Amino acid sequence: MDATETSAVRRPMRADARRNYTRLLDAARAAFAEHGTEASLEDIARRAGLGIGTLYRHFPTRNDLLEAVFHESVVGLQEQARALLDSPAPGEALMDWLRATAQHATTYQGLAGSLMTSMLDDATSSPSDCHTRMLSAGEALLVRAQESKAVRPDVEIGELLSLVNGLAWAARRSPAGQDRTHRMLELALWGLVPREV
Amino acid sequence: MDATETSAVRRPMRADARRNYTRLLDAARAAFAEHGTEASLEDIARRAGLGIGTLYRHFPTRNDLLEAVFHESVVGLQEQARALLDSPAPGEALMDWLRATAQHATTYQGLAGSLMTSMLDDATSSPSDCHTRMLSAGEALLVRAQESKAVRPDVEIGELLSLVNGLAWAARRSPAGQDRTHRMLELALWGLVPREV
DNA sequence: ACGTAAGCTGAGGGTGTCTCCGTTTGGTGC
DNA sequence: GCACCAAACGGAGACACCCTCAGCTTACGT
Repeated sequence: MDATETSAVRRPMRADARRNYTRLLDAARAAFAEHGTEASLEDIARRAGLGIGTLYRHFPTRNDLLEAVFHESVVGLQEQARALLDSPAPGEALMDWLRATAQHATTYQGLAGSLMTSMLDDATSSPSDCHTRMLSAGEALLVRAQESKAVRPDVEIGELLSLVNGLAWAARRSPAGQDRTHRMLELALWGLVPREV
Repeated sequence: MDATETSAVRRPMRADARRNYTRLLDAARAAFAEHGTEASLEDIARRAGLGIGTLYRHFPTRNDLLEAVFHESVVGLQEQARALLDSPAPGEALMDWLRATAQHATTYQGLAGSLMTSMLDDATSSPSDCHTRMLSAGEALLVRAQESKAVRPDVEIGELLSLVNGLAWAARRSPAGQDRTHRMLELALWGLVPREV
């Protein structure tokens, strides 16, 4: 899974390539956190002290770079989801996980969402790894919450992730910022609870 | 208000200027609907059969152009809000208006929202006309809905509009598209209703 | 019909994306 | 060690977009 490591099929990466790969990743992480996912790729290459061509060699598209950068946190969210499956309160577990997801989306100025949701149900592109992980991690939590009647039975996980990302995006430039994301999320989550008519 | 008309203070626009103004507006409307609010300004000028300089003469910033394009529909939404103030069901009236707003935001691929919400509580820029209109139109409906106990008393109109725009943005590229906007909106609106506990 | 201010234009400078090919270099077999 | 070569690097170049400005064109009042 880790592109820097030796694969059984292909040759291991050359030492310089491996070094540059991680340099790019570090520069990208910083740039995305600072300027959002629209950060200049040229700038990222510059920060890494490498030519733009090298960046494109490792990450042919902007999405490839985003995926690599987000891989860690997505895996983190995935693990958190797995852990929450043992929680005694399935409804709260789902809500907590969505809150954590919103937190992540906000850090990268909401646009992280484009990778996790729209991007890949978007026609052509092959399902991104990040997206798949998020969907299946969330799905498990959602099903459990629905089985325990803590969440409306007609909700789908894709909708929920879209929603979370939309909110994070909308709160992006607001002075309220982070706070507004959570505020809107609370409002929306409140709507997930079933009730009589 | 209409920039094409004679103002008492300033001279009327020259005939060619007036003609070009509306040409640009038409081209922009089409381009924004087709490509979202990130559409290329050079392309808009080209479509209108005019030089890029002319576009900038009439609309010094992208936002100015957006405002001009959206002016009509914003006024429409404003009127609709006023009409809904007479509705016997204040809660439903607010919900209907938010649905109509979401409809508009979706047509322009969600990004219309950046003009209506974030843009102007965003630091420097002077409060945009569109934004002000939307806020005050919505405010009236919201207050009435809250007074009739149909909506949680702690919600603010800015939050609601952010929310609607966020959802429209998130649904933007999804194949579900329009449908998903409404779906997510229904979920979120459900959360606005107060209840015990 | 003419003078002039309002209006129009597009080249140009800045930034960004992405490609391509000549050059450099790490790793391997001898 | 050394020589070879595929892998990796670099950055110029083609193209798109944003925005400005100096010089040209034209509508309109008199």
